[in-house]
Amino acid sequence: MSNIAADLIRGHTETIILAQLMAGDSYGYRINKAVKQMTDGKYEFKEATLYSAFKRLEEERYIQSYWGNEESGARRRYYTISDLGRQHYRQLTDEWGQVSRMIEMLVQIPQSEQI
Amino acid sequence: MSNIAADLIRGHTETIILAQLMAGDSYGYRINKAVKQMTDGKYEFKEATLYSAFKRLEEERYIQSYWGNEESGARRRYYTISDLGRQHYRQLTDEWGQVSRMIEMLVQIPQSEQI
DNA sequence: ACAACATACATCATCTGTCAAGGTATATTA
DNA sequence: TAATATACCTTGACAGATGATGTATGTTGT
Repeated sequence: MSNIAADLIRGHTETIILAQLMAGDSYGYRINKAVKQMTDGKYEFKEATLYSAFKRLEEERYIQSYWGNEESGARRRYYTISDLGRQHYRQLTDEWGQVSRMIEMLVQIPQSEQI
Repeated sequence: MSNIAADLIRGHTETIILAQLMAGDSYGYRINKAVKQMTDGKYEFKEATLYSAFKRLEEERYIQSYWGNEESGARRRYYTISDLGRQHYRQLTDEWGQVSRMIEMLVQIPQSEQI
């Protein structure tokens, strides 16, 4: 993965993160491991991608963050999805439903009608 | 379309163009009208996107271009897909098959396993 | 004891594809 | 003769992805 198909996932980053948060609060490292596990190791976010997505999502009020109170180990920044975020997530998935059908058509070879 | 779902199509531009050329030589304006027609008017490329994609594809030897010999009307630059281009098209669609299944999983809300 | 690795976060500079805005030119229709 | 359709092209700006780099703690293997 990584290099060649990377562009295909572009545009889904925020949806994937929001989907994870729809199931409950989580934090960066954990979300990324979940993604990796769900794809049988085939995909995970680059760290810079992940953290800059968090920043955008928080700026747009789709998520809020807070520090966890771990007694041991590295500190964790947890994220919660907001109502606006849930709304946004539904809009994104709806839209993806429509667009994916469109793409499915367009990437097929059309009926040849020579010039 | 245009603004909000535009990011989702990013990464498919070249595949869509190659798909059109798999059916026979064509030119920019015609390809774009075909895309518009296939999507019931919901989508078409911005011109700058289209022509910069042609440029990239030609630089990478996936397509070749030649001027048509129209006796009337505006001139047309036709494109032919190369063997390398056909190969590339198949790779892109294969990859898309895999990645789309992956995305389908990832954008769903996972089994909640609270922390 | 010490290295390697896993956990966990963050920022900056750069790259790439998209797109708004501008341009050129011909032909047809109102 | 103005508007619209056909047809192509370039430039600059922008946004998301990413390589590189940095910080800090905890665990495991030798």
